[in-house]
Amino acid sequence: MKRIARSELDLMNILWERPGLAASDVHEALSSSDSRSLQTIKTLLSRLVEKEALRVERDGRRYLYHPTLSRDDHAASATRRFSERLFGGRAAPIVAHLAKGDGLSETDIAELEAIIRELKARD
Amino acid sequence: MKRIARSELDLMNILWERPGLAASDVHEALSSSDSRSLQTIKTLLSRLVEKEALRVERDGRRYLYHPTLSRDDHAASATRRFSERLFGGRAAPIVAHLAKGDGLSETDIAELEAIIRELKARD
DNA sequence: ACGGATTGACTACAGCTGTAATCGTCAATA
DNA sequence: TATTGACGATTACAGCTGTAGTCAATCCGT
Repeated sequence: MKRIARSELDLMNILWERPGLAASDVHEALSSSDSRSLQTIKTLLSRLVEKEALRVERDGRRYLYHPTLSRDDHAASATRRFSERLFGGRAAPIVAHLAKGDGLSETDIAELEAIIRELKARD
Repeated sequence: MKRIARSELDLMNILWERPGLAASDVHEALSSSDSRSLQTIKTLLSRLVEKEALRVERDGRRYLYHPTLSRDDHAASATRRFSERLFGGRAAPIVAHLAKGDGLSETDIAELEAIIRELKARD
C-alpha cells in the first residue's frame, strides 16, 4: 500500500465519513475554503484507486468510491510513524505540544484520563 | 520557512542534539541502519540551508551546521498540523493509537498523568 | 434529434524528494 | 613537489505531489 499524500487525505477523510460518494459529491463535500477544482479531485481519486486506498463501484457511467484502507488502520500507522520520527515513540510530548495554548477540549481531556486509567489498570 | 522533508528530519534531529557538526560528522552520527551516502547527506544539508532551517559557520574549508529553527518550534507546529489533519485537533485518539499494543513506557505514562493534572488545574 | 452538461481517461507540467555522480579546489602527506 | 583525499558546488534524474486542461463518450432536457 503506497503512502497517502497530504492532499489526498482530505478526500479519504470525507469518504471515511460517507463511503460511496461520486467524484462530484466529494468535491462538494470539501470545505468551501478548499479551492481545488473538480478535475483536481478526480485526479486525486484516481491516484487513490491506483494506490489501492480506494476501490470503485460502477454506477451508470460514473464511479462511487469506497475506502479499502480503514481510517483506523491508517490513523494507527500514521500516528506511530509520526511519534517515532519526532519523539522516539513517546506520547507525552505530543500531548504537551497540543496542550500549550489551550488546544484541548474538556471531553478530550476526559478521554485522555480514561485512557490513562486504562493503561495503569493493565499493570 | 519551507517544509522539512521526511528524510531531512533525521539530520535535523542529529543537529538538534549536537549543533555544529560538519557533514561527515552528521553522516557518521546517523544510525548504521541508514545507508544513505555522504553525498546524499551533503545534498540534504544544503537544502536545509536553502530552506533556512540550518545556518552554516565556516571552519577552514568546511562548514559546521547549526539549526536555525528550534526543535521545539518545529515539533509544536508539526504536531498541531498532524493532529488537526487526522483527528480534528484532538489529542486523545493519538494517545489511544499509541497505547494499543503497549507502546507506552512507565515514564511516558507518568508524564501524561502530570500533563493531565496540569490541564485540570488550569480550570 | 440536438446541444449543453457531466464523466472518466489521458496528458501536462512545475515543484518537491530521495539519492547520488562529477568536478574543481584545497590540504595534507609522502 | 606530485599525489591523494576531503570538501563544497554543480548537475542529474526518476518518482511523488499538487493542480489542472483537453477529449471523447454519454446523459438529459427540449
